[in-house]
Amino acid sequence: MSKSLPVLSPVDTVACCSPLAREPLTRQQAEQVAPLLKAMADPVRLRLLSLIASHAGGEACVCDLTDAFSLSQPTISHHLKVLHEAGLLDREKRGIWVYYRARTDALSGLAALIAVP
Amino acid sequence: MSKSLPVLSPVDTVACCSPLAREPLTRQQAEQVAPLLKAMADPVRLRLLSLIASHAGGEACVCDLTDAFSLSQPTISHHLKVLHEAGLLDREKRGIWVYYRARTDALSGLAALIAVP
DNA sequence: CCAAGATATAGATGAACGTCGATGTTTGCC
DNA sequence: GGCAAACATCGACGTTCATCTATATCTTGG
Repeated sequence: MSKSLPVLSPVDTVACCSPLAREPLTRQQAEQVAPLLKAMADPVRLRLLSLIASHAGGEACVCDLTDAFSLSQPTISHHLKVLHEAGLLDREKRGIWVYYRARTDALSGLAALIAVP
Repeated sequence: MSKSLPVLSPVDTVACCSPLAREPLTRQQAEQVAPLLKAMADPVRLRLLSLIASHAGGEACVCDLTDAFSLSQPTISHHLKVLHEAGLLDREKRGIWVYYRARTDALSGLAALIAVP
């Protein structure tokens, strides 16, 4: 990996624009925001996000999550990666376990974008 | 068409649950909400939605929308159908023209679902 | 240091998706 | 009635995606 991009955080990504219903998104804005929505637009990922966001302490270990689904461990891992790469989850390894934490700023930003003024 | 289903409106669809970060979505809830997000999770549809929602009068004719994209008319029509079937757009034919109107209640509901309490 | 447990990565497969050109349907006008 | 305009539907094509099994990586306890 040699890509040293101007990494723009999900907060910036979503703080880019005024609400949907106030003024039209530009093509660039839409292309920035859509991946966030796409990451959430899967029932499994939506539940994962909700399980993590509503978990005690605002974070959850992967081991806490796997049991809630009848899916293979790699599949859960894959979905968590998608959410993480979209900027909706923070990832922290502690010992054997990996903890994911919801980016509440990204969620708030998205909500503000969708909300009707 | 003989499908006389218990049509549940997008409002109900999205008013089903408390905020993401308050308590975990059930599988059924996630499967109801995800299609709404999926409908929005495309740059073209996001711009369409935003163009319509922010348009004067809260509605827009297809003819107003087509020019904003370098896409074929059937493609625009397809995306509008996706948004309509997800319950995010209302559709009304007036003469030669078809007008789409954003379901602000659905948008508000989604925003409330995503927003962090 | 090695075995066991937790998580991630790789590669494969079938289904879903975005786009197009061609064609169908509806409406108003001459 | 028939033509033109606005929009939708159809069928096809290449791409992306969700899922799986198998395997790799990392960490701790014995």
